[in-house]
This record gives sequence, structure tokens and C-alpha cells, in this order.
Amino acid sequence: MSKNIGIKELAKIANVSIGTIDRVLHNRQGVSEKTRQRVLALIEQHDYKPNLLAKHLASRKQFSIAVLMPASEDNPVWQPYVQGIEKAARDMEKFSVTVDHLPFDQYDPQSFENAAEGASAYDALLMVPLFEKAAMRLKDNFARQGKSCLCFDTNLPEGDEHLFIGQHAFQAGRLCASLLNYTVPADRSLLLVNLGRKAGYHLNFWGRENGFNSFFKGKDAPQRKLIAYEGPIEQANHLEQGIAEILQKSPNIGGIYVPNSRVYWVAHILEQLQRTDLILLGFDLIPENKKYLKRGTIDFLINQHPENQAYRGVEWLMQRLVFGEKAEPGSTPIDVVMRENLEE
Amino acid sequence: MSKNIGIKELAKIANVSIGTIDRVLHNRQGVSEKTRQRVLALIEQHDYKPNLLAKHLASRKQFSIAVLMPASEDNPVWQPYVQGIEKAARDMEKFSVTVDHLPFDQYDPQSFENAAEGASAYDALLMVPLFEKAAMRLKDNFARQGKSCLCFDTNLPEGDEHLFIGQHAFQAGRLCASLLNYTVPADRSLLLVNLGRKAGYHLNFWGRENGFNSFFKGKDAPQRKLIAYEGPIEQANHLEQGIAEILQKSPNIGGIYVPNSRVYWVAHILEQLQRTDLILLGFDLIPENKKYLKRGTIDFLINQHPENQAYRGVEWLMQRLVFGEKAEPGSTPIDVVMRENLEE
DNA sequence: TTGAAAGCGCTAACAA
DNA sequence: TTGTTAGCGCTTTCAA
Repeated sequence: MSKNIGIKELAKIANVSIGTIDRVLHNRQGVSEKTRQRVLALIEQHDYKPNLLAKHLASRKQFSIAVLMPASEDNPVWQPYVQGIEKAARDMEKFSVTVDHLPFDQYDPQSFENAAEGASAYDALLMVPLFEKAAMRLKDNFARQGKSCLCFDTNLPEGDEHLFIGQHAFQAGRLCASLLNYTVPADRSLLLVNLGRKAGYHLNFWGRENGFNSFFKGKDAPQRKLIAYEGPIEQANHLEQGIAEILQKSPNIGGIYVPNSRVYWVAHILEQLQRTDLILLGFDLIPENKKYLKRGTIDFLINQHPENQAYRGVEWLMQRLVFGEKAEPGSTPIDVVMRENLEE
Repeated sequence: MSKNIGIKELAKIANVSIGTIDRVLHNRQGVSEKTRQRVLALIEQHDYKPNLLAKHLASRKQFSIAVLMPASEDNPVWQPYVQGIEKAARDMEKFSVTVDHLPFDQYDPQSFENAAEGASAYDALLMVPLFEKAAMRLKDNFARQGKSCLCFDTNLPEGDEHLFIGQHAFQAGRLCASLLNYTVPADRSLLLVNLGRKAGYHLNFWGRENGFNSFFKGKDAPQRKLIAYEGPIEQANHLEQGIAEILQKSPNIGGIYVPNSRVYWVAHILEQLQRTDLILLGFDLIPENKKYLKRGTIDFLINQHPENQAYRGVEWLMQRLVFGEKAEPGSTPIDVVMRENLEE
């Protein structure tokens, strides 16, 4: 494994100066077609690969990455994302990349706009596009300037899958359906509880619902009675009544699916009603949910690996900026967590 | 965020040359205690952080990492690991780190010894320590020379958890038990099929078995009849007889647990016997297993994310070598895969 | 005990 | 169209 050839050796072989080599490498003008071809051939032939460390050092560039994401105070689900960002920020420092979290209020479009404004000064953008229109505009802005933009957690409705890091919501929904289908006897029905549907990242909710429902449709699909309940957004007491009524009306219900992190609300209610016999399935390993998972009131939680998503998002952007790489972001596993594989 | 101070500015402020700064940074001799203290204070005060790119460039060091792992021809489970290694090798190139796969035969201790011999010339080691004694010796060798060594897939019996990337076998076993407990009616029994117990990485098998059994022990544990069957290692026809007999003898069996990747053998047999009604659970997303998962003969597979493990192992070693970092490797999720979240 | 200087592989400004 | 040169922030060697 002989050490890689460098720009200097290349110049010597080609009988030109390193300046010329540099010019053809960056296909800048000022090189005659003849020498360009000659150098190109040599580059090919010797399998020249630039030393990216030297490159980065010499270019003396400083990059900045903006992370547009709700404040973690808004909702505990954001906490681990913030941790991922912070870790990434520390790790990216050595590449002269700075990472800033520009928080917004997940319920306030205006705050998103404000944060977006601040983002425009950065070299790359990582965001949770909770507000479609504004997010689209911002994304297009970045694209127009040739700057990278990556979505995480939630994708844009027409978002490029290759510019997204996060869980496939539809697939996750199907998986949940299958899990309930396995664990709840076939003659019992399933309840889908919608909470906070209008309160934020609708797209993931939507996908998880549709995926769930899709599982029971189609020719070979298992037959199940499904009941849907649209809960209030932020009023736990109304919810309690609603759930109690439904369970009374349909005593046949054997499992409950909550396609978001608010599953602990339902868990709480089930404990009140002493109906912990029901299989309960929801999303996200937030502390409240873990508590009920440990107790057995919640049976399954789907983990989205938020910390990892955030970290990988930053890392991916850094690699674009610093190393000019363009690999795909890679997918997020749909991780089923039970009491037994809950860490600590 | 003003740009980080460098060795040069530091020298100017301290009224010494950059050579002296360098000496105290690497606490080399040849600096008077007085100036050393002065410089140290300045470093602290200005929060100096070395530019690791420049450092690495100037040190003109080339690092090499050896990956000691079975040949992928031996067993399809190794295939994705190899891919992870290859991807890592490509990505590490830019840091002047070369990665070589030193394959051995997973059934032949001598071949491990041979490969281990070759590994001693490398700067760091990533290995699957299938043969305990030899692996321990090798590991100690590396430790003695102050070189890093990391295990993946399987840990050493007394291996440091912080020097291991892989799934927690015991936890995985418990999870499988819980899954079967959920999906198989309480009055039916479970069959544990041991295949190839003596054929290789016993430690993971052992952990997965023990975890599984532990789930049904203890005061609050669910009551289940468990049946264990020790299958032959490499003789599928014997196995077929054995399974058929057991199922005949114990018609009450409702689910089967195979704590390794050979679950497709059992799947094949179940199809022969037309007993695909049984819940079947095993490990690893190898092509054969995926086939049966898609068909529904296998119900659950536990994914160990082998490609990821391998990649992260190499990356972790690279970061130690190049950047001197010492963060923990991080854990591998116990990923439950069903037909619905099988990719593609 | 200290300083000066060359050089790592590359970029970019300036000359020719 | 091409070559030359001065760095980027650090390591390392040699001289003082």
C-alpha cells in the first residue's frame, strides 16, 4: 500500500507546476485544453486522491451549521435531540465547524419564521420542518444559494427522501399494527387514539396513522374491528372522559395505539380505570413513557433514536461542507422497546 | 465566536517561540519550570485547542487498523460486517488510516492464531474474539504496547464493556422471551432450539439463552412450560427428525425461539411439517431468514446491525488514533424486525 | 533551555 | 496560459 500520490509528484510527472495541477483539479480556467487532458489522464492513471485534511487546512474556511428545532422546554421529546446536537457541536469543532441551535416554539409559526431569518447567515441548515410553507421557503432559499439543507425527525410533504434523516412513519405505523395484531386476540378490537393531531408535526402522525390502518386493508389483511378516537389536544381531563366512555361502549377493545409520545396520558388514564390489561403501544422514550413501560402499563414503545438522528444530521452536513461528500444520510431503525430492552 | 487561538498567537503573548509552546503542550523536557507554568496558564486562560487537522497533517503519521473477523464465505452472517469494514476503510482513507481485514476460519482456532500474528504489526485492532484464550493473549499484547483494541459482535467473557461494540446478548434473550410471551397464548409452551452451540461464538448464544430463561424465573415471572432442544450442529436432516418428534410429543408448543441465525433451518422444517402457525423467532437479517420472514414463517428477527457495528468499530479506533479521543463506543440497539419494517 | 526554519499537501494571490 | 510564492497550524530537526 504505497502512499497516495500528491499534487507535487503529479506536477513533476506532468512537467507542469502545481498551480496548473490545482487549476485542472478545480477545473478553473487558464489551462490549455492540451495540458488539461494530459493532467486529467495522469490523475486518473495514478488514482490521485486529494488529502482532505491539507485541503481543509489550506482553504482556511470556517463553516457554520444552523439547527432549526423546537426549544426542548416546549416538549420533552426534543430533549434528546438537543443532546445530540450538543455532542455533535463538540465533535465538529475540530473541523472548524460551529453548530448553533436556533430554537423556535413548536406551536408558533411566527417564531419559526424568526428563527429561519437567523438561519440564512449559516452555511448549512438542519431543521425540523414543522411549518411547511415557511420551511419550504427556507429550504428553497438555501438551495438557491447552493447551500445544503437537511430535514430530520419530520420530512416535508414532498421532501426528498435523500435529504431526510428520520423514521419512516408509515412503516412504523404498519409495524405497530402488526405488533398489536400479534399480541391482541383476533376477536378483540383495537383503538387508535389521536392526540394533539393539530399540535405540531402532523406529518409523522399522519404517516403513523395511515400505516397502521393500511395494515388491516387489502385482500390478505387480517380482519379487525378498528375504533378511532380523536382526543382533545391539551386537555387531559376531557381525554379521560372520552377514553372511559369508549372503553365502556366497546368492552371488546383489546389494545390501544397512540401514534405519538403522548401515550403516557392514556397510560395514566388506564391506571385510573384499572384497565392495565389492555395492550398499549406508543412512541418515544421520554421519561413519562419509560415510567409506564417499566410498570407494564405501556407494553411497547417505538424509539426513534432522536439523539442519533440529530448527531448524524450535523455530521452529514459537516462531511458535505468539509469533505465534499455526498453519501446518503441512511435510515433510522424502527426500534421496538419493551421493558426488557429498556436501557437502565 | 472569535476563531480559536493558535500556537503562534500563544507564542507571541507568552514571549516565547512556538517551539517552546509545542514543548509544553506535549510536556517534553527542555523548558524551565517558570516558562512552563507561564505558558500553561496562558493555554488555560485562552482555552487553547489544537487544530487537529493541522496536527495530523504535520505529524505525517500513517495509521493502520487490523480487523480480525471470520471470512464472509464461512457464514453469511459475516457478510454485512465485511461491508461495514469496507465502507469504513474508504471513509478513513482521508485520515491516512488504512484498514485491513484479516480473515480467519470461525471453526479453526489455528487460523485465528495465524491471523492474530499478522495483526501485531498494526496500530490498532478490531476483532471478533471467537477464541477466548488466543483473543485474550492478543488483547493483552496490544494493551502492553499501549495500542487500542476493541471487540465487536461478541465480547470476551471478562471483557470490558467499554471496549465492546455489540448487542447485549442477555437483554436480547429477555426481549425475545417477552415477545413470545406476548404473542403465544399463556397456556401453550415454548420451545428453545439450540443449534450449533459448539460451533463458534458461544458467548452470544449463551447470553441469549440465559436471558430467555431468566425471563420466566423469579417471583413475578409469567408461568410457562419451556422445552429445550439441543439440535445437531451441521446436520439439517437430523434436525428435521428431532423437531418433528418434539412437536409430536408436545403438541402444546406455541412458539419457537432460536437464539441464532440458523432460525431459517427451523423455518424450513416448519414449512415441511405445515406448522407455520407456530410463532418463530430468531436472529440476524441474513437473506435466508429474510425470505422466511417475508413469507410469515418466521415472525420476528432480532437485528444486530452488523454493518453499523463494524463501521463504528473502525471509526472509533480511528478517532483514538488520529484525534486521541476516548469517548465510549455506544451500544447497539436490540432491533425487532417484522415483515412490516423489513427494508425493501 | 530556547529559537529558527523547513515542511506536511494543499489553496490562492500574484507574476510572468 | 503558466509558474512562483506565501501561507494554513502544527511537528520536528538543528542550531544557538
